[in-house]
Amino acid sequence: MRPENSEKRSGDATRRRILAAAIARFAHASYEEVKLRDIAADVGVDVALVHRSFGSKEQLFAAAVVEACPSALLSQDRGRLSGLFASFALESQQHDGLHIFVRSLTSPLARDLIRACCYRDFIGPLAAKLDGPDAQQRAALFVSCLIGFSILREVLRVEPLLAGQDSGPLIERLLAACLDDAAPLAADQNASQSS
Amino acid sequence: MRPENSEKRSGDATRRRILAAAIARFAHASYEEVKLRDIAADVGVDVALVHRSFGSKEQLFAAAVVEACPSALLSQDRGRLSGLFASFALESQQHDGLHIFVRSLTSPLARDLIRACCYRDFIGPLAAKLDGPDAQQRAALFVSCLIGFSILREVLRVEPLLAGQDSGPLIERLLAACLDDAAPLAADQNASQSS
DNA sequence: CCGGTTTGTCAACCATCGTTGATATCTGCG
DNA sequence: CGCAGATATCAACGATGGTTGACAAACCGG
Repeated sequence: MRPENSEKRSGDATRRRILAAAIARFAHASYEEVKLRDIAADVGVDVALVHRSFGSKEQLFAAAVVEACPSALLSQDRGRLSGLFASFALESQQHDGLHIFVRSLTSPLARDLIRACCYRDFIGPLAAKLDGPDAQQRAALFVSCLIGFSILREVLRVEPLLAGQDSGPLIERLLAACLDDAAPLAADQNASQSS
Repeated sequence: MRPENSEKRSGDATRRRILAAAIARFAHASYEEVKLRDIAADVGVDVALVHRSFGSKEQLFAAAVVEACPSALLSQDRGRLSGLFASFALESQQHDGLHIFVRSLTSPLARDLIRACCYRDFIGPLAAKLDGPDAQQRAALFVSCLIGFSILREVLRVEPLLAGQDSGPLIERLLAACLDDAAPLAADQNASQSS
């Protein structure tokens, strides 16, 4: 039952392989849907090893969340964030980070982990780059747009947001509107009801 | 074990009470978290009755989704929608509709039901009230903002969006920006940095 | 080569929960 | 009353899936 490439036993390496498999699984199904036995099968080891390597399913998930959190993008210039995250959301099939967030929001175990990661690693740092008294709210709205968009697109697969519909410019402008401290979210009197 | 008010046996009435209890439960926990035994306990009946009244847990959930869908709000004037849904999202503790959407997005069983309801009863009718070639996308974005906001507020309980922080104006303007076909999502200039 | 530690497997446990069939109880009709 | 059907209960099943402990195999220092 050993994987074909019979490397020498290396606990650390298999641990990493388990984590990678877990991230992939958690990105494509909810916490409850993902079974430790599936992850074990992906790696080619026994369930018990998966369990013992991380202590519990919950701890494995926590490790996956931390590992895949896309907060590194925040180090970019503020002006580029909206475009950066827009394309990130559009291509998020490739990146697992946003998916893990989105997939497991409803699991009681995962909720606290995501909440912490979301606030500490994302909203907080993002708000620090914004101006204005409501920087915190704007940063939170930014994340909410990102998550909402990603859910409708990747989880619900709502048609108008799928590839080919080119919703890129719209989501980008929406994200930018959250970041800008004054203009786009304020004072829309000029065009509100007109068509 | 009968409820105190010993009404005469009425299958239809208990069925409604079961559905009401189910809606309340599904609005406050994810599909997997909600146990038929809890719902049964709420109503004061046996699990088997809950099960047999609706055929299965899945069908009970489907009934709850249909019953609680807030699509009725869409009949209002287009100009009032953003304000209407903003306050709806802010007070959604009282209404269970949005919560059920948000709580059970990740459940494989619930997903299809929500997708159908979301598109057929919500995005479709909303898009019909909008103008412009990207009405569908804007309607979808509207829903995504609503769901994203609700998730961060009610599920993740992200602090800047909780009550007392007055995120009402921000979310309202964001929703309005989704609906307006031209101006607010395009670059704007008008600055008013108020608190 | 040998004892201890790490790395891994195997089988079983155990709780949970939706589901089901047998049975009791109530209601209404003839 | 007495029977039929709806209404509701009870106990148990069956599958699932995380968890656990006993044990085997590889690695490593001496």
